[in-house]
Amino acid sequence: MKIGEFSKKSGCSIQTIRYYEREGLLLNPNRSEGNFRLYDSKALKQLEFVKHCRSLDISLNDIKRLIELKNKPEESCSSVNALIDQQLALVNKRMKELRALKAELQQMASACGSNNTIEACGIIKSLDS
Amino acid sequence: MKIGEFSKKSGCSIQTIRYYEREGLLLNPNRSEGNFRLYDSKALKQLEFVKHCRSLDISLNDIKRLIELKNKPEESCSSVNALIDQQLALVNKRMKELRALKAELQQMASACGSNNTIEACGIIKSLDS
DNA sequence: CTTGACTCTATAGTTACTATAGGATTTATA
DNA sequence: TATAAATCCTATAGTAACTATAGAGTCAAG
Repeated sequence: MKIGEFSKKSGCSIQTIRYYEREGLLLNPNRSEGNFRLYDSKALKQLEFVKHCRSLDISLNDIKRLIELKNKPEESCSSVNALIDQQLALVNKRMKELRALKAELQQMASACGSNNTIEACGIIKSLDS
Repeated sequence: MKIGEFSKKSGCSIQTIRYYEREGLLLNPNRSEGNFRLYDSKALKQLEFVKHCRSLDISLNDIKRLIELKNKPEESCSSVNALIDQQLALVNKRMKELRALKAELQQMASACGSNNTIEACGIIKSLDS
């Protein structure tokens, strides 16, 4: 299939597919006579792997490492494990930050008093302190 | 004070300060004879306002809007309110995403089985599906 | 044989910074 | 006073993970 169909089947935009290829996340596909990219179901699986990783917020660089690891099936999976743990730590850190952030935003929202002038608005006051 | 001291007092890097100036988040400071930027305590307050907003993950564009609103003290603060609500919605959305993400990562981590080969690793398997 | 849909590469834009190069200026030391 | 070190200046490029555009080539249908 050509890139248009590949894009629809995978749910990735054409530009993103070409971008992933440039970044080495997808193998260079065969080309037609007219230099069009040609994909098969194996390529689709590759891309779906990448998409799944991205949906977990794993960076392109780490996905590249995972792909390399996948190609060494007999090695120990400890680095895979470490990568996931690290990703989990990142998520936990971000969640903690967001909780604090949410609390402050909520407090600000309630401090507004509503229907104030900007001068009297509790939000602006709290941002100014 | 010159930009070096201003940077230390505010906790913003020199480059970031110049960047904020270019983006219109800080007023253009007076200059010395030798063209060095000169700041006063008012400028410091401005920068602290920006920093506070940034710590709440408010975008530079929205901060610009807030600054404009601050300069119209007699207007209604409803847009300020809306902006904060919107920010809160963003945070909530992201938290929800992260919760789902965390759950999947945790499941993956436990699926590894540890000390496996990559071939047998539950993580890679789950990423492949 | 031409129109329209699709594809190609290369390049620039996005956000919020950070880092660098190559100068100019000021301050401290010899 | 000369010079070295510290600080400052502008302009430009790099970061992550895409998205968007320009300008050209390819292909199937009418």
